[in-house]
Amino acid sequence: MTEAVAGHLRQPPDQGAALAADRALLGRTSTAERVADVLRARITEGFFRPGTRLAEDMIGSSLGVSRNTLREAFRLLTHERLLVHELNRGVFVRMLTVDDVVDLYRVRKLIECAAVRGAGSSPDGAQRVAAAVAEGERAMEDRDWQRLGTANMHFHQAIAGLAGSPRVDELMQAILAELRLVFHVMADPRRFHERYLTGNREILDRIDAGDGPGAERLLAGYLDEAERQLVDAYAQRTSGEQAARH
Amino acid sequence: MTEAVAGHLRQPPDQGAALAADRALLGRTSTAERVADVLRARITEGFFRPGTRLAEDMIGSSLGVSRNTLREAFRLLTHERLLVHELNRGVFVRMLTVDDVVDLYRVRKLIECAAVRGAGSSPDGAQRVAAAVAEGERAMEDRDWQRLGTANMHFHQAIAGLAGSPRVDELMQAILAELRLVFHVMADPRRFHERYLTGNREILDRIDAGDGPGAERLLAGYLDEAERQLVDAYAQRTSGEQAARH
DNA sequence: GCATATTTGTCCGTATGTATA
DNA sequence: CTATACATACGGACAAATATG
Repeated sequence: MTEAVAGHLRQPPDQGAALAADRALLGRTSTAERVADVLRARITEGFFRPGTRLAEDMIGSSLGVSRNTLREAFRLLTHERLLVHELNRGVFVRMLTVDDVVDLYRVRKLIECAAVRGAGSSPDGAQRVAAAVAEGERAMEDRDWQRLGTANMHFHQAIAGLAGSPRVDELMQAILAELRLVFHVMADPRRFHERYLTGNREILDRIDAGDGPGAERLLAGYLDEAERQLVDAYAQRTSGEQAARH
Repeated sequence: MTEAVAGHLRQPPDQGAALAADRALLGRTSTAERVADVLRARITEGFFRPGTRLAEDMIGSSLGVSRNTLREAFRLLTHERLLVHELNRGVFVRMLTVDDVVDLYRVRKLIECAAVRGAGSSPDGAQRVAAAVAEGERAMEDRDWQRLGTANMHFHQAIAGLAGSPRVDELMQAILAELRLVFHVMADPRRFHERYLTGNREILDRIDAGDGPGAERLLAGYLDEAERQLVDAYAQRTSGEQAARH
């Protein structure tokens, strides 16, 4: 566990190849941000599961950073809603309720539908959507289910990008990060994402045809379906855990 | 405070002494949080104007807190997007660009229009909108322009509340907080808010009549108008300041 | 219920690197 | 080039709350 957490961080230089591009855009990163990056990756990949307590001492000594720096990283992730802070008890990986899932999809429908409806004015944005669809189809051929899920995320990020608003992009990123906390409760992530691959292609075709309202109708339907599917699986999964907590 | 607003491009007389008076108010919550409260109030009321650098020694010695604690407060306000951190230069009161204003209104139109379109199902939400309209009309009668501005904020917060989503509420709150940084550059805030008072009433009437699309059309029109007005005034005001910065 | 150790909350001083005058 | 001011990060001290036996 200690090594798994420590992993990167100690020597950013040699792993910098993949991260260098991101870093160039964001400018230099502080230690707290790098710590947050490591923890965020561990959380989104499911290594730290929802409900897990992140003790200052353990994480701090594993990563070799001081408490102050670590707490700053905690604050960043708390602001992203990936962690929750309980007074004098520490920070925990966020556990979403069913209400959270419903609200997340409510916001997604609001944002994504509005973005796709007003599309057509931006060939640049449509191209990013097409790239995400192609990425998903390649992942499908390679039977790489994790990449399939990532591609699906990119698709919806690209859909939101059609709004042409930095703040909407940022919001969408936060929404998807939160949803990743839920995706881990799905028994079979492959089937979940697989089902929407053809749907994404259909939506893209409508966008390319300049049929914004048509694309919106399809998207709304798929989002409703995904929400239902997710709420079902999630309610089942958590009913047992919640009973075991008291 | 009033002197600082009335004061022109010169440094206000004694910001340190003014802050020292706030020291008595520092009561029982966390020191960093209390410092953040004081600074937040000073920023939103326009005492610290956008672009002002918050010098560490001045603020720290005025409030009697250590640099480390002050930094903690700065972090809190940076997370709220009221301050910006410039690398190794310090913290500044956020200065929005014209692009920011445009993007803020882009998001507002997306959110508020979608929320008002799907209204009608919530008599509870409509009631909050009505309360905000009434609040504005009372402020108008009392010729209390500050309260008029606040009521206008509440109106749009209530409009967003029609979506029935906690995350949309929070987003709207952040959007309006950012916009407050812009409102201070308006030469005549009274006239700016006054113009939309009757508009708010019109929108409310449409909502009560169950005419979501009609309310949306009105709202979109008013938001476009406000954006244009604000961008004009803002571009004028900042062109001079930006020239004076170098 | 009580006394314990552990963990977190808060705040400080300092050392080092960096940007600006 | 030097001096100043600041950001960053660290380690530690002490209080307060929680968990444990």
